[in-house]
Amino acid sequence: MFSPVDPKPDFPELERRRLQWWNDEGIVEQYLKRNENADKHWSFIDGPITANNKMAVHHAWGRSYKDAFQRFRTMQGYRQRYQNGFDCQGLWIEVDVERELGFTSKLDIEDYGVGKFVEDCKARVQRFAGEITEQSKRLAMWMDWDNSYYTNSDENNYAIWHFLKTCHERGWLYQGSDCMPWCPRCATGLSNMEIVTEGYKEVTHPSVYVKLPLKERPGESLLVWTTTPWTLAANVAAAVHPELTYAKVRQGNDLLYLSKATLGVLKGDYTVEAELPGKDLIGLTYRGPFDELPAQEGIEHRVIAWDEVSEEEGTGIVHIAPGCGAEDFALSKEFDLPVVMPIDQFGTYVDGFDFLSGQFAGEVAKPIFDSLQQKEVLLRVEDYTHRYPICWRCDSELVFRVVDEWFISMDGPDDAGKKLREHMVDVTNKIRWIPDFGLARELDWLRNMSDWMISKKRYYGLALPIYPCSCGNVDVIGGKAELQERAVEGWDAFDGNSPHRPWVDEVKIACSKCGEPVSRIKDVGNPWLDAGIVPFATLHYDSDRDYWEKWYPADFITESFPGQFRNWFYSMLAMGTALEHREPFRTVLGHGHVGDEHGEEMHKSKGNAIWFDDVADKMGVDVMRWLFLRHNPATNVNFGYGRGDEIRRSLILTLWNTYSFFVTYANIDGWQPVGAAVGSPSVEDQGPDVSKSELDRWLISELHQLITDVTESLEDYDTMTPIRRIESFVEDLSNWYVRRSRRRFWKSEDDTDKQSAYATLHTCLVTLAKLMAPLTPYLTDEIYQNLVRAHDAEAPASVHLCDWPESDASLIDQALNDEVRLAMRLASLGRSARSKAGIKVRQPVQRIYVKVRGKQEEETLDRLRAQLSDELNVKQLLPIADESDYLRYEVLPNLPVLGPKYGKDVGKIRAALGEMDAGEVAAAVDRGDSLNVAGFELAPDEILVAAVEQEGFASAQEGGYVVVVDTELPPELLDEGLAREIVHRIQNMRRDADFNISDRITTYWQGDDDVRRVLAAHGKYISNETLTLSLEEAAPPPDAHRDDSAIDGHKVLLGVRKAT
RNA sequence: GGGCCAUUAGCUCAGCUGGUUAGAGCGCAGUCCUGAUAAGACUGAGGUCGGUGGUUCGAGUCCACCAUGGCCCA
Repeated sequence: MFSPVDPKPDFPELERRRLQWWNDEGIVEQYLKRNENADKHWSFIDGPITANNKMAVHHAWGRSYKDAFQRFRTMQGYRQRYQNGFDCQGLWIEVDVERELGFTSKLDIEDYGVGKFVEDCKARVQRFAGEITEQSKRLAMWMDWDNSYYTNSDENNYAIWHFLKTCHERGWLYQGSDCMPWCPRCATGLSNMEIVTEGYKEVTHPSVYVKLPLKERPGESLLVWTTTPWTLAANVAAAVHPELTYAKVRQGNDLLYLSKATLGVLKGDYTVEAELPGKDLIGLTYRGPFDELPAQEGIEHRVIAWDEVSEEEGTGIVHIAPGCGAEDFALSKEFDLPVVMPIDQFGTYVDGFDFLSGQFAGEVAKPIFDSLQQKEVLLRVEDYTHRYPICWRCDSELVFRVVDEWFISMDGPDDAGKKLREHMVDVTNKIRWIPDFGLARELDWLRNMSDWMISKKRYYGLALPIYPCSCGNVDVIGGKAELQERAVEGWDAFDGNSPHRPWVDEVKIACSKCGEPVSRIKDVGNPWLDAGIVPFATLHYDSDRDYWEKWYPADFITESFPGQFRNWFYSMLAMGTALEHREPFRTVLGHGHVGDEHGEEMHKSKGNAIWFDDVADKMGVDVMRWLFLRHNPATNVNFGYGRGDEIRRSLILTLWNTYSFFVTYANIDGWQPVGAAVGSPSVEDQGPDVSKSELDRWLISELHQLITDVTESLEDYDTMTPIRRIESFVEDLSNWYVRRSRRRFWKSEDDTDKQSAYATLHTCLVTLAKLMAPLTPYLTDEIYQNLVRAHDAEAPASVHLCDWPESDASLIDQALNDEVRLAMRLASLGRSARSKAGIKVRQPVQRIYVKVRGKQEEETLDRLRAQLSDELNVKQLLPIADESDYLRYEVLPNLPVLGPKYGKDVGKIRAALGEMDAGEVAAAVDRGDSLNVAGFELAPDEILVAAVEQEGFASAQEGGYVVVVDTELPPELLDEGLAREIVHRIQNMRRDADFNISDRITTYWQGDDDVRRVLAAHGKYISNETLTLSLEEAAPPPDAHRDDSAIDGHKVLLGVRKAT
């Protein structure tokens, strides 16, 4: 016996039970060990998930890929590592811990104690790693959870030291100053990697037009415009485009210069007094807006040329403050301009700025404007809305500051004599990128990437092992042992701690040049160093080179691609190239991001965010995984409960109902799978008696084609294609195979045909469970347990421990597949024709005529006759005579054949063929005669003949096929139709009365003469169909279930009661 | 300013190397079927495949340009 199947299951509940069972039975452990002695291996490296918050639905997308492909390879017998990773260091963690502790400034951390703070960060990471682990288990992600890697581990950190030392040895590591985006709240710089995507928001700032009086031309001023008034105090120059046309304009008492195209910024009347090219202004000097400040003392402000000046906004004259902008800073180098650095790490003005000193740069617009007003150089203030960079963690508006940071040069030569950047391009080209535009993206990034800033002025992160001595020498330490060896003080204080601040900072080393004790720089590392080193650190590059060689490079990685081109992919490429000149992964699958059901971005504040835990509870994990894996990874997915419901209905329920159908009838008949062959995809293994029903052969043929297709696609890292194949297979299984086979399961004889039907359906369901196991792990194991494991103690304990199904090409019969496809098509056309005639399928009809395409299909039609007659409820299924009134012909050139053969002449042939009599052409083709068309001798297979319905008949046509229904219904057929109606009514009554499918009943009836006649003629049929033992013309007794509504206009009273 | 991607039915999306009449799901309207099916089938409305050129016997598909949206870089 199979366990009875709940016809209306609660899938999330089913999943929770199954999850518990996996845990109780140790299935995951068995899975992880399944291939541990296998010869072949498959290397997957998990991109570390940030362990700073719980997992969100968008993580579930990527993790569905990760789990699905690993499961697939497991079933194929590949040894794997199953290691999950957590990203555990970095500013985002600091920021959230600060928030928890109620800190508002970096100084609070110093007061609190760096050591305590770092411990808090570590604790937070541990907590969320635990949460994510539990969520991932619910997602049915089977990893070696006790062996997850953490990027804050000693091994990971020291491996980065090794990498940095290598860079240093090659001369790529340098300290540089740059003017960079800076978060005044976090008090740290942001690398260009961090600022580009999420790093902007729309904000409104007070912008200001300021006059800069020219020293050489009294009474005349340049007009500049800025959205960051605080930077005016650091102005040293004004830039014009040498080729643009500028205008000298009189407005009131002012004589102003601005570009001709921006005159619109002037309010009120003005007159243009002169026009001149920008280059005529170059070299002039002007009085700066804040010359009175001590910090501005001795600075000469002059006009410089800059090709990047645009006229799209502002005045065509750009205020330049090298201490406050990246481009300005670059110009200062080019033109040897002084650099005024107005603010400290918290965005506050430093000394030397008079009334501004001590004030926050973001809040000085008002005093600045007042001061400008007083000096009579303020023209106008107006609000301006623009995209402005913000800190991606704390949303603070960024400022630009000149700071000293450490960089890895992208253009330093490596030991192969190539620039790092160029070498990375070579390595990148060796990788397969899915979708393929990923390659272009990465190359584009590599071309444009400036040097990699790796330092950060923070507390919790990789301790950069850089020791610059006052003598000018820089030492970089490559590992723990080396640090101990070189240590001259503080080792004891450090020993036993992780290489984090503050402990590691206790250690001083002796300078390799002058021998003086040197301290580590205070900076911590960019977190992408942490993730990038993973293909080395987790594969024990430093401690077990053989192991590393075995598993490096990864065969496969997958991540959401926004961001990763410049982050994880980039950092891995950099490290793989720098350390080994080898690609760290062979194939990368990138996917888009998750939006809500309408394609909107999910936001907590918008109220459209969906939480992973809720989805698991309400939708279920199988449905969620199917939804993600079904999607084209190159585009964003729209995620929501409505879509989930669609999948549940169209796929999960359909499959479940088929499974439920099988179990119901197998139990009634006591059918059992044959022991040793349980779960084999080959029907032959089910026993020697199995007949060769065409329907069964067809299903098995389709099944093996499916195995082939699914396997090929998954090997190609594609889940979308196989999922669509599986969906259409399930549909055919349910709506054709099961529907066509229903009577084979009902019938009372237990013959080989019935055995064959059970064996075929069982085989198919079990194989399907295996093919779908990597995609929907819960549902498939549920089915597997009942269909296989319960009948065979020798079978693997779970579907996930099974071997991947092998396709047997000899069982694939393409002709048969085509034949059944034709049957489906004709059945559909037949139903369409009946529908047009208004004759329902329950009413038998006398004749249906069918026209197919070609002789071969006519033969096929002969074979399909019985099936189709049954499907369409028709007495006679006849071919339409060629000269029939029901149809006419259309002839078309067979272009794929004619095109290559005749080229340009196809046009003539086409036209000529259109002129010819279609009936005659069709007849010639039918006889197999060749045909002269426009002077060309065309073979019969070079012309396509399609039949088309004539209007005015109950017919349907499609693709050259025509089906016509004879609408005449003689009285005998009407009676038969009524008999079927009565059967239908009784069946419904049985169901309403909650009888079991196999219950025998007594049926009572009363009705008019027509009904009496039908009962007399078809009583036996009605009894058989409804399991009626006794059919009695009498009023139903009180305990019978009754129904007296009319059937087709006939008054009928029916009653059913279980037979005793 | 440069690069990449997308644009197919009301909505969400398939459409392999160019080939005849471009598909599915959802939604809407109607009809039917059902002793596995809170399902299903059929019919109908709804498409200048973003636009313009080009290559070709033939373009949703290839090329160029343009438009719109999105992403990336400067």
